[in-house]
Formats: sequence, structure tokens, C-alpha cells
Amino acid sequence: MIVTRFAPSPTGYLHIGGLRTALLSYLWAKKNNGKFFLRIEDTDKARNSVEAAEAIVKAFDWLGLSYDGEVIYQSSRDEIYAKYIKQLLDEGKAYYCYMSKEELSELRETQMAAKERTMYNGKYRDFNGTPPEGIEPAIRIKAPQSGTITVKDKVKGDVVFNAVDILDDFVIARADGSPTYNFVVAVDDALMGVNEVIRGDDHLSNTPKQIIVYEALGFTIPNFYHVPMIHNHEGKKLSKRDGATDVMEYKEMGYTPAALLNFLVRLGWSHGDQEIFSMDEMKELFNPKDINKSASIYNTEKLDWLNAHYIKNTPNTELAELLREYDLVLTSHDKKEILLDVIKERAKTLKELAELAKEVLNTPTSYDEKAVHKVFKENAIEVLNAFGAKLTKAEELHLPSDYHHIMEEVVHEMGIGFGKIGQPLRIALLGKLSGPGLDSVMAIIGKNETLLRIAQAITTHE
RNA sequence: GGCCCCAUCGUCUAACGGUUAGGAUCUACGGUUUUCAUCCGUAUUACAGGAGUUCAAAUCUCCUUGGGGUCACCA
Repeated sequence: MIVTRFAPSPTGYLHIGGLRTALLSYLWAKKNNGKFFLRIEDTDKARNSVEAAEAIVKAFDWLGLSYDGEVIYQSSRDEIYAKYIKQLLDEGKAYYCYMSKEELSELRETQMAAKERTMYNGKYRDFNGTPPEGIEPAIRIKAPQSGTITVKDKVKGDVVFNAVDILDDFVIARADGSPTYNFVVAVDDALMGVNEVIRGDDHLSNTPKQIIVYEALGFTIPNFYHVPMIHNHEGKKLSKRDGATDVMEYKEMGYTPAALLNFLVRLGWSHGDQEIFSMDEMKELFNPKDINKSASIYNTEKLDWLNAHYIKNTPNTELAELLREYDLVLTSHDKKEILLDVIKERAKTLKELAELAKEVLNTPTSYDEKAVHKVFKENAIEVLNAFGAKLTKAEELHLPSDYHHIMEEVVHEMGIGFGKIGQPLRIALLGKLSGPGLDSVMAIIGKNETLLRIAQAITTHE
């Protein structure tokens, strides 16, 4: 069975880059009827926060991503880690290190001065004398001092590291007894049965350390997929400064989960020429072996296009439901259908969709001056009056075509082009020269409101 | 700086030794539309550079250059 996980540290909101690796892990597990776990990496008591962990769960809810079982918090697993640390200590694979912070930084400085690699010097590796007074020891693992460690990465291929280049006896438990990242990641992944680790390639250089832990504890090493980073326009790792990186900001801006997820899955992965992927298609077609090796730049132009696509293809009842988030409540069924049909083709976001709806529904409070200047000359008022008069007498007005007939009659009787009535009427109804078809607008707002807007425009521009 | 990773249109990508290097997005133009948008059509734009291997290289090898990541008692 395929078991994957997403393991964020709760230092802030769910990041767009994190979401991508979460999505890929999720898809791979779901495709194989496996399991996908959410684990919060909160071993650093100083930096984590409960709110951040909750924010991540909230984002998952919005996106419709589910995880198996309960959220796992590393902070609640101290006894487990303690047990394995003790085991390593007992087996002589780890040891207490009494080096003080000062001594350690002194060591680092001399190494830097000599242009050597900064690393722990193994002072207490084989120590069995009397420990120095007043020092709470950290615990270090005995790492190999020669040879190579190979990360068999399924995205990058085999990556070989020389122990002398990268390894030292790293700390697995701090002086206060709390375990460190590289240790707990390995322990948790092994204990949770995670056998496919999909994560950002910034973790690639940590992986040898985790492999040391796996081997020391006799655990099976999982398959690794280190997926490339998402970069900003400067080509650097995406950070808070690069605009919207909080997943929930996309909700506020009016993006749909379907569009965001579709956008993200196509960053660094593709399936032929296909651009549109439903969740079912993603689950069916995604395979991490097809993930690209190179980083991609975060550019949301395509996200806009995808979002527009999904809005156009979302049923009206569902759209009406989503629009409540943007202070728009649509009641009448027929009106809702006509309105959404005409505006859903013109919105890139749900927020825009709500604004477009309000533009139709609300009586204009101002008129675009340039447009008025251009249109309200010659017999524009006369045409509007003629149309108003005909409309007043008309009955049984329901469909856009009912209104369209009246416009046609006026055009015909006055011997004018369609533009001669369309433009002034458009200004009267919407206050500007762009917007949905006028027949639809009138059908949506109804006869009385139409007449009211015409009358208001005439008195304003006479 | 050490170690590691990466390199096709502006951007996301296809190609898995043989193609006029394809698609999407963006941009521009045209068609449709009374307008705007949608939709449709057309166009511009790419194999980082250099050596090899091969009948044949975007694809394999090496070098150069460029970019990125990582080097904690952070995760």
C-alpha cells in the first residue's frame, strides 16, 4: 500500500509551495487507494503556534483535501522519540555531548577562519571520562565518517554524497531533551508506514542525515521524490514578499479550489497536452515519476485563465452558493439563471462575478462621462422615449427575447441602426458602454426597473 | 566558499537519437457580438555556449557559463 504524508511546520499559513507537495502526495496516495497523513512538525516550541496548525487544516477543508485519521502532532509524541533515543544510546549509536554553546561557536569560528567546513569535531564521540560540571548535554548520533550515502531519488535519480563532505555527528536531542527535525522525521515516517516521501527538493541535502537515522534504527528507507521548488520572478525561492503565497488569500480573491489545484498540478508536471484536469482526472493520471527536475517560476496568468474556465463551467446553483461569500444573495430562480448565464462568461474570479452581478442589479448612480458625451447627441433621447413608451404598453415580458422584439420594433419604425438604440439604452441601464446583452439585462431587472432607469437617464441628460 | 540540484518560446510545458521543435498561457491582429466579454482564426517568440559519441543530438558524455538549494541544540 502506498502511504504518503504532508508534514508542514506550523510557523504560518499554508504556503502555495507547501500546497503543491501536499497535493502531489495526496494524489499519489488516492490514486493507489493508499493513505495520506497530515503531520504537524512542531518540535520547536519557540516557533510553532496552534493558530498556524489550525490555519493549515482550514485550508485543507476549503480545498477539499482530506487526510486519513487524525492530524498528528509531533509535540504529542515525545515518549516515542525518547524511547528511540534511549535505544540508540544503549546501543552505543548515539552519545551525550557536553560541549557548551560557547565552545561550539568557538570551534565554528576557528574552522571558518581556516576556511574549513564547519562541523562538530567529535570531541565526545568516545568520551568516557567525567562530564564537565553544569552542562546539560545534547545527544548526538554517530554518523559515518567515511564512505558515501546514496539517496535513491525517484525524481532526480541517484544522488551520491560523500560522508566527509556533508556529515558530522549531528544533534538528535537538544539539551532540554527535545528531539530535532532530522531525527523525528525519520522516526515518524517509519512508524507511520510512510513509504513514499514527496517533498520539496530543499530537503534533498537533509536526506542523508535522515538515512543515517533510518539505518541506525533498522527502519526501511522509503522512496523519495524531491520535487523542484517554485521560484519567484527573480528566480529565487518563493517567499512572503512575492505577493499572494497564503493559500487562503486565493479564496478571498475569488479563486476556486478546482482552478488552484489544477494550476498547481501543472507546475512541474504534465500529461501530454492536457491543461484541464478535474480532481478525478488528476487522481487517475498523476504519477510522481513524471515530475520535472527543474524549478518553475510562479506566474498566475494561467491561473486566471483556469479560474475563468472553471467559473464558466460551474452550474449556476453552485455559483449562487459560492457568491454568498462575496456578499451577494440571489433569490429568484429564473433571474438567477439568466443573470449568471450572462455574467459567468466575463469574470476571471468569483469576486469579479459578484461585482458584475451588482452592476446589473443596482440602478446606476453615475454615468461614464465620456460615453455620455459620445452617445447623447442627435436623437438619443427621442429613441429612449420611444422605447420607453413601447415598453410601458407591453405585457407578458419575461424572456430576453421579449425585450429584444421591442428594441427591434423601435429600430424598424424609426429607421435607425441597432447601435442608435443600443448605446443610449446601455448607458441608461448600466451607466457605461460595456456589459452584458441589454435584452438579458432588462429581463433580469424587469419592466419597472428598466423604465425607471430610462427615466432617470433622460432627466439626467436632457 | 564546500556539497548537491537544475538549464526548450516572456511564463507553464511536449519531445524520451530521426518532427517544418508541438500545445497552453500571455501579447498583437482579424472574425463573431449594437458594446464589452466569451468563442473562433492568424501571427510573433525557444533547444544557454563549446567540444565530443553517432549516418543522425534539444535528447547521450564531458567542459564552460548561468541559476537555484543547502550547510544550526530551525523545520
